Order: sequence, then C-alpha cells, then structure tokens
Amino acid sequence: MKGITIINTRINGSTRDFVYYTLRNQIINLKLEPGTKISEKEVSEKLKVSRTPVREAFLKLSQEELLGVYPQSGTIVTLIDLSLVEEGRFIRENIEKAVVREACQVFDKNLLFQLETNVRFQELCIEKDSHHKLFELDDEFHRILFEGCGKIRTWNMIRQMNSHFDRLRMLRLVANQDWNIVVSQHKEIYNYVAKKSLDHAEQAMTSHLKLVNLEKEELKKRYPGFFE
Amino acid sequence: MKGITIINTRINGSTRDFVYYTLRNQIINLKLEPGTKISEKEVSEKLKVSRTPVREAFLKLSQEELLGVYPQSGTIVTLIDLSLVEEGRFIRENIEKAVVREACQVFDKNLLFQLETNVRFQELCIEKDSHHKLFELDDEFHRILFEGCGKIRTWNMIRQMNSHFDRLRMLRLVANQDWNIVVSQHKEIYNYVAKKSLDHAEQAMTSHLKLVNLEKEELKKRYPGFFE
DNA sequence: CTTGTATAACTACCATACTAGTATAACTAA
DNA sequence: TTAGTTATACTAGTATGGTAGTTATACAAG
Repeated sequence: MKGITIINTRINGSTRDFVYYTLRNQIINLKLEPGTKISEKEVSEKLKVSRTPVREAFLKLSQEELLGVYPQSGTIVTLIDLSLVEEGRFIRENIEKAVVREACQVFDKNLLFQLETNVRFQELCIEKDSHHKLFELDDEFHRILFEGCGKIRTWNMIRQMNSHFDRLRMLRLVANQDWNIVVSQHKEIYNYVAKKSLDHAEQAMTSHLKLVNLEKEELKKRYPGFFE
Repeated sequence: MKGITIINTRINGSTRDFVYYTLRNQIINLKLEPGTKISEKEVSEKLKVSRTPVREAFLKLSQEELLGVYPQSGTIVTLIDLSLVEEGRFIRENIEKAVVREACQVFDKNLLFQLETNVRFQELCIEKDSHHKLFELDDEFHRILFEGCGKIRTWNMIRQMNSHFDRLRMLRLVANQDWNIVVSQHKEIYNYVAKKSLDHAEQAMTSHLKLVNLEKEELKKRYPGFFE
C-alpha cells in the first residue's frame, strides 16, 4: 500500500466519508494503480481508523466498480473497463443533450453569469497551464448546467457512472491533452445557451461529448496494464 | 416494525444482500410505508442477523434515497419525492429513446424472440388479471432492450434512480390501472424494433414513457401522507 | 524439474461491545 | 397550567474479536 497517503485536512464529515473520498481520489488520480491489491486492514492502519468505516467505504467503491471485492480472498483496484467507459459516455451524451436544451429555456441571468465566469476561468487556466484546475472547471461547467435545471441528482449519478472514464481522462491529462478545443467548445455551448438556440446548443454539446472517443485505443496501447 | 416480514427462502448470497433485498422489497411494495421509523436494532432482531449487515443494507438504501439516515437520531423510510420521480423519468426517457434506436440496429432473431415472448406473456397476464406479474414483465421488457444492447449497467443505474417512481407505480397498481394501454404500447415498440424502423420506435418509446406523467397529482391527493 | 498435497497465513464477513450525540419524558419553578 | 431544565433512553457511528473460506507456500513424491 505504497500509494495511500493521509490527507491531514479532515475537517468535517464522518470517518466513513473521509475514507471513501480519500480512496476515491487516489484511485481516480491513478495514485492507486488499476490492479493494485488493497485490504481493509492495510487501509485502516494507514489511515488510523477502524475496519468498519473502511468496509463501508469499500462497499461504496465496489458499487462504483472502482474496487472489486472478492470474499475471503481480497480486494483489488479494478482495471479500466472500456465498455464501462462507453456506457458512461453514452449516458452523458443522451442526458446532456436534453439538459442543455432545457438550460436554454430556464437559465436566468444569474445562472448564465455562473457559466460565463466558469468559462473565463478556464481561459485563464489555459494561459497558466493549470491542467488540474481545468479538469475541475470542466466538471464544474457541466454541473452548473444540471444544477440550474434542478437535476443535481442526475448529475451525481452520471458522475458515478463516469468513474472509469475519469481515470481515462487522467491518463490523457498526463499525456498533455490539447485543452484549447475543449474550452472553445465550452464557450460555444455557453453562447448558444445565452442566445437560447436550442438546436445549436444540443449539437455543440453532442460533438463536445463525442470528443472523448478519441485516443481510447491509443491510451490502451500505451498503458496496457491499466486496462482489461 | 409491524411491516418487516421474514422471507424464509434465503437460498444464496450474503447476509447483507438478503437484508438489502428484503427491505427494498418491503419499501417498494409499500408494506413499509413512507415516513415509517425504522432502526438497525429492530431490523436485526426481526431478521435475526447482526447489526453490521443491516447497517450496510441501510447505507445502500440511503444512497437510493429510500431511507433517510440521521446520525444519533434515527432512520425513516423517505417520503415519495415527486421531483425525484421526475428526474428518474427524464433519464429513462432520454436514455431509452437512444437505446431503442440501437436495439433496432443490433437485435438479432434470438433477442427479438425474447421480446416477443415477453409481450405474449403480458397479454396472457391481462386476461388473468395478474397485475403483479405484469409489473415484473414490464421491467423485464425494458431490461431485455438494455441487455441486448450491452448496456445492462445503464439499466441497473436507471432502476436505482427509479426507486421512488416504482413506489408510485405500486400505488397505481392498487388503484387498478388500465394495463391495456401499456401492453399495447410494448407490442407496438416490439413491432417497430422487429421492422427496424428507428424513428417510429423512438417515438413509440417516448410516448410510452410520457404516460407515467399522468395521475401524479391525483395520487398525491389520495395518499397525502406518502408524499413530501 | 514438475506435480500433487498439506499447512499456514491472510482475506472479507459477521457478531458484539462501546461511544457520542439526540430527542423525549419527567420534573421543577414560576 | 406553562416554560425551562435535567435525566434517561435510544440512536447511529465506530472499534474489536471471532469465523469460514481462499490463496500461496513449503514440501514430498514421481
């Protein structure tokens, strides 16, 4: 368990959530590489908590298919499953197409301002090469769309289904992806939402979410041990 | 805890899953009414298992928002949240629209036969007034579509998001819903898939899933204590 | 060197004990 | 009677101990 590090800033929330988020971060960030063995005992010792909250965190993570728990045998960080990535992308595409249409209709000045601010930040981050921050802002952009339409739970569900995809994105991040396209697409979507052009917005969103299809196979070749 | 009954036929699976499915069934079937107080201790005693697996089942159910867990205070069966029902319906509509299109393209003889068999069974059940069986067959019909497209995990996720909606369906079941429409719509969808008419299939599916919008408000008036 | 077997170590699962926090009931004072 | 306070019972969260089952290792036989 070389990978597990203790996050000292544990301010609020239950121990269970602390363990859950700690592990999830490590897995998504690929600090805990796919295929790594991991056990309740190890984690509880490293994080200095009892096994019960660890168990419960494991349970949650296995539901997201980030951990594979094999009774009486062991637990491993799951390999990235491209079919799962595709399912996640499929859901995102079809849901967000509909959400962005709704956003065109219901977004008021305040919400549009939130979007605009986000896009501005993204442009700033490109100049400064803050890729990890861009990663967050990307999520934030889409979250605003869902939350503005009163569909935050839908967003949370999508996030869960996209855990495997997030790891892929992390690989791309390392591989120095070209963020200019992504940000310009965000800007485009924002403009269409502001102009309330439903069809254009939908189309822009669709092509934005099709982008992720690229490079899958290439990444698989480059990091074969990470994939199924 | 009058509602909890013990299912004797506990054949396989872990204790945790046994508790989870037992409780989930009771909640969906409204044997455990929305708003009911419930505690780990009570369940563990009634089901004659320890508190640990009960806790883990609670955790899972609270993620589905079927239980509300309040630390150091108590746990209650959540009230039916119509906004959550709408979110679930929204997801279903937009995903299944796309899935049924894909089904038109990829379904082979074997899968089409499965669908046909299912629809036949439904017609049989109408004659015999087996409403609960119809309830299951309805789910089965949609599941076949997802599984045939290699998107079983998407279906599972949708099932989770539709827990609240399922309770609404159960209320309608009691209120003696007219199943003829539903079954004929299923038949229509099947026909379009068999004929590979993508657009017609999508349209049929859309109107099928819009059906659930009816009666919401009426049911809320009739069972006010069950709703938020 | 390979294969079959016994054994030891390790795993997650489940049961139970303990703790800290909450809500309600009982009680006191006005 | 009512408002405020204390005490008690009850809750979920956490810790720990025991169990059944799996895996890997060591060793013996071919």
